[in-house]
Amino acid sequence: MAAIMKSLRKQREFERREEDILDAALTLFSGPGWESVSIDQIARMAEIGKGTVYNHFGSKDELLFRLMLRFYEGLLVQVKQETFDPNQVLTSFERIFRLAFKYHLDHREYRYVVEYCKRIDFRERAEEAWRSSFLDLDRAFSEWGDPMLISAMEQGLIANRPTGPIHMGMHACFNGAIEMLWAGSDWCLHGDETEILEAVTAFMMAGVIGQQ
Amino acid sequence: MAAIMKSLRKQREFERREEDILDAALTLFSGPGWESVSIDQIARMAEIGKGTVYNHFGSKDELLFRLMLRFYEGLLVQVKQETFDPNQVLTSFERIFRLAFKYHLDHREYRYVVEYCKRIDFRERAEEAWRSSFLDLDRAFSEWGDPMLISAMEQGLIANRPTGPIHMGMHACFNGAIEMLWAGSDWCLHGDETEILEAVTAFMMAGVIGQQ
DNA sequence: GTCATTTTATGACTGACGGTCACTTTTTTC
DNA sequence: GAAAAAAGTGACCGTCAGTCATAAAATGAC
Repeated sequence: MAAIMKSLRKQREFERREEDILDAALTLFSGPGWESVSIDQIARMAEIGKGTVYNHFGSKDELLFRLMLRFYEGLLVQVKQETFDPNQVLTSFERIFRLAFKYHLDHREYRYVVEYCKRIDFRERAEEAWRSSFLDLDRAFSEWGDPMLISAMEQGLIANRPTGPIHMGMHACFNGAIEMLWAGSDWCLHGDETEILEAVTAFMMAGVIGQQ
Repeated sequence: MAAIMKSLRKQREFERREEDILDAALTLFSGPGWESVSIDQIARMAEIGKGTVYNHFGSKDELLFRLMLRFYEGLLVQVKQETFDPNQVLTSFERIFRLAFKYHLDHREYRYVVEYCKRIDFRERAEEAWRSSFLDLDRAFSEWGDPMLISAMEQGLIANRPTGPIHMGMHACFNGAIEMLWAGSDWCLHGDETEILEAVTAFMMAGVIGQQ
């Protein structure tokens, strides 16, 4: 009994330390020169030894992946809190898009990390377990969003078709927009944050509604 | 006179060597483990010394940037060859989208390089000169595409609005789609290459047409 | 043809990083 | 309180981007 209680306390402490490492890492990864942040630096900021970091995370990649998961789990929590009004489907869609954009802009500190984990080569060398963690999250988003799309189709508000293609279109458009919003506007002729946001929201709404 | 001729020959040779380096680099960068390809390896494949690479390119980043430019210049050449039929505006749009997608899929060897140069941190540390090279290219694409959009609006085929927002929407959607197509499908619930391509093309067409 | 000058090529060297591992310290167990 | 287990640690290794002193080649004046 005592053994179990102590074991649980230890476990909590262990997890708490893990959060400390993640917090320290995010702080360092959010700034300029993030790519040259070393595990040594993270360890020093978390006030532990370098080796200890590797007791919690198998590699720098795993640490980054865990941060990305934390980011998307937070997004899922937020969108799930949003109420969906079946009598105002299109307005609800737009509100949710804007909420998701806002979440990304409010958590810009994750931008390097999230982008890192989207890299082709990162995905290719990622462990199977990470892949399925991420697929689970993707599935959770789908399961939450699909009923809304179907409801909109039943009401004739958007073109009738399988949800799959709509997802792909939204996914592409949304991720591309985040890339633009996070990158800043030095590299393209497009407008400022607000203009991009309005333009892409309108484009996405038209894409979701589809052609009659 | 002789001096000038020799100087030109030297210059051609110098540029030729530059192409050799770029070709060797692309060959190595297109494969798995591209991120751990060293300048040493590139130099060996080009059969020159490591220092020589740095006589042509100021940094590894510059080499990668030059490859990315080559990729997008190639795309511009291809789309400009495509004829635009003012009586078949929407069909022309779709044909051009598909052409651009095909170009990306036909040149997958550039995928790591192009993605690398889109990274937020790469853009942040990039030299001003690179930035403007890229802006020039972006401008060339706009100047080529805008008349088509305007023609479509005059014919009432797409919703009337400034071209800016349309660009942003297309840009976001297209880049997001390329990310999906290049990444492979292990990391998302979406379909195979063809399904993604069809879905995104339809989504983009609806987005460009807009809501009446 | 030859020698001085400029241009180009080179690879040993440097500093820094991710990851390992033999060892120390702390905690648990009996 | 001693043995066993768990957690913490930082010196060390191999590797890489980029530098720089030096070598080689090309050029041009005479």
